[in-house]
Formats: sequence, C-alpha cells, structure tokens
Amino acid sequence: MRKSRQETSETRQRIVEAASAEFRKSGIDGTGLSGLMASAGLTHGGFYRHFESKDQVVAEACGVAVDHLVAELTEVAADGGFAAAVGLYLSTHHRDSLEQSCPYAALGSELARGSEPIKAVATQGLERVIELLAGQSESGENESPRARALAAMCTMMGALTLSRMVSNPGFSTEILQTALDHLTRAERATE
Amino acid sequence: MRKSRQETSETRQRIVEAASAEFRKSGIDGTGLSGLMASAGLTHGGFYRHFESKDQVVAEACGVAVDHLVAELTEVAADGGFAAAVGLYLSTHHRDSLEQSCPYAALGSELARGSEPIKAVATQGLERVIELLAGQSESGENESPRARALAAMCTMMGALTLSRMVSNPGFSTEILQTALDHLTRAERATE
DNA sequence: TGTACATCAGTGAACGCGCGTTCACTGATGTAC
DNA sequence: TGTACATCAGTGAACGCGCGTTCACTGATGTAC
Repeated sequence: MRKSRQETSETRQRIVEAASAEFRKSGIDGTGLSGLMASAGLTHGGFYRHFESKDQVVAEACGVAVDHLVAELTEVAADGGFAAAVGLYLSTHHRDSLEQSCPYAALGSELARGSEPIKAVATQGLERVIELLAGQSESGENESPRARALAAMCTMMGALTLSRMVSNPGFSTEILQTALDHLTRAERATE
Repeated sequence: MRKSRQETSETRQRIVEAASAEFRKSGIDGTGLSGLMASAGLTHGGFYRHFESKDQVVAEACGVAVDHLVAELTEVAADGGFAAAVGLYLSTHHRDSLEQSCPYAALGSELARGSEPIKAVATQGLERVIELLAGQSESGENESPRARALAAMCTMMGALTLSRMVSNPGFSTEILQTALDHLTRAERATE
C-alpha cells in the first residue's frame, strides 16, 4: 500500500485542502477527523501518517484558507482597488459560500480559543491581509493606510459574521450593505 | 428533595447565568452540561427538569448575555454617549473578560452555525444593541444613525474577536486602538 | 388547620454515540548491494 | 540492471473518554379534603 513520495505529498495537500473547507463549513469542533479524511477520499487511520494531531491540521488548514483569501482579494483589487476587494468580501455570495470564505469570519470565536500554534498562523495571516488592504488604501486625515486597512478588516469580518448569525434575510443583507456603504464612503471621502 | 416554586425559579435563573458565563468562556461546544450544572452547584441529572435540550439553554443564555451587554452600554452611554460606549467595548478589560463579554464576539462563529431558535435570539438581541447605539449617534453626511450604529457594531465586534485571536499582544491592542480611533474620528467629524 | 396523597426538583447510574488517538497488518515503494 | 530487504502510506479494528440524554429513586413541597 505504500505510495510514492509525490503521491504522499499530493495526499497531504488534499487533506489540508479538505480540512480547510470542512472546518469553515462545520466549524473546528464540528468536524471529526473521520469525516475529514473521508472528504479527502481516505479512511481515518491514515491521518497520523501526515499530522501529529488535529491541532496541527487546523493550523495548516487555516494557513491555506488565508492564502486563498489573500489571492482572491489581490486579484479583484488589481482591477478595482480597495472598493472591489471590500465589495467582494461583503457580497451575499461570500456570505453564502461558507466553506470557501474568510477563515476569520467562519471560525472567529473558535480561533480565539485555539492553541498557540493556531493563533500564530492566524496572526501572520491577518498581517498579510492588512498589508494587502493597506497597499490599496490611501491615507486620509489622521489615518494611515495601515490603520484604515485594519479598521476596514474589523468592519468586514464583523459584518460577515453578524450577517450569518441573523435569521432575518433582510437584516442580513442590510448588515452587509451598510458596512459596504460605510467603508466605500470613507474611501470616497479621501479621493 | 422537591424544592419550592421560588427555589425552583431561582435555580433555573442560576443555571442560565452560569451557562451564559461558561459558554462565553469555553465556547458552546466546549461546555458540557455536566460542567455547566456543576458551575451552578448542581449535578447534571437535574438539567432536564429545567430545559428541553442543550439548545434551549444556549438560546436563553445568549439572551441574558445580550441583556447584560445592553445594560452596561446603556449605563456608560448615559454619561459619555456613543464614544464612551465604544470605548468600553474596545477596552483591553473587555477583551480579557471573556466570560462577561459581548456574546457576539465571544461566540460569533458558533452562533452563525446555531439552530433557528438560537439565531432568533441573536437577531433580536442585535436589533436591541443597534437601537441603543443609534440613539447615541447623530446622523452624518448620507449616513443615518441606524447605519452608523450598525457599521460601528460590525467594527467593534470584528475588532474584539480579532484582538483575541492574535498571539502578539502589541498587535492585539493595536487592533482595539485603531478601531476605537476610527469610530471616534467618524463621530467627531459630524459634531 | 391537619392529614393523606400526588407532584416533582435533584441525584447519580446508565444508555449509545462519536470523538481523537493507537495499533497490527498489508503491500507497493525506496534503498543497498 | 536485478534482487533482497527495509520502509512506510493507508486500512480498519480497537482504546478510553466525555458527550447529550434517560431513568429509577428520594424526599420535601404542593394540593385536596
């Protein structure tokens, strides 16, 4: 049954990708290793050939989720700048695509209770997102690009999480739209 | 062993209060009914004399957590208005007092995956918080008091959650401070 | 008001279940000569 | 290059554990007369 080095490496990547989606979809506590491995096309017993613990795969899965987020935001920002990135983040499509969405919004309170390695990955990833947004943001009165980017990320992440938490669909889209208006108004004011 | 009606009612309240703190401290999935009842001074078996399911106590605990949040924000806003409420929310003390803190920040992603009754409570509670903040907020250029309050709540909730997620203490306080500056600057601009 | 009985809050053992983790085993891959 | 052996990716059974929930039981409270 032994696999080649390349197959092994591909399998490992497949598990991390599956974990990244499963955790965001069902939560970290809500995802069992058995189901996780099944969604990667394997049985649960092989898990420990690739990872030392569930915690380790959580950290790595969080890392690749941030990679995807940064890649996507970078892509739309290349065309439409800050406003396009914010518009993508605060779209109903992003809200409804839980398993491909921002890990900070999808897993926020679980990450806040995570182990140190998990928090370290979350911290580095957040710095990357902030740098990306800061590069798209001009400085306004008394607010540096970094400050504007950081405040925007707080607003976006809070809005996305709250929009998923409310049972009233009209309220949910109002949250996204209001946050979008708020952030793009602030942007407009400095142009 | 039967208790008087008043004792029964007091016990039930005690369980909900304990649940409200325990869920915020350890998460919903991270809190077992056994530990929850122990923290209310009881054994686990009696739980179902008061509640139909874990879900029900989650919903009620979320409700009282919102009650406390609204009461506290109302109190400081009576003296210091919008800025004081925001300042309290975005303080390091609030960040570090997990079990007495805002349930939206403490349980955000778990509430987003909650059952319909839980989301209904979260929705009603959020409306109350928004109304409170809107009552303290003057309308600015093209932004109603409600819109400003809603955007502020998104920023505050996102900032608090992110500040708890990062492992770098300096970054954590930077997040809170930047969000505070951002929100109070917006406030100042309209005065 | 006093008595007899029904109710039910709380206890602690027990239920089945899924969790994270371990392990003996299989057989294809990698390595050494 | 071919052969013999070591390695190890993946399987599936098994581990102890804590979970949410149920239940028989106890005895004080509530109710009916």
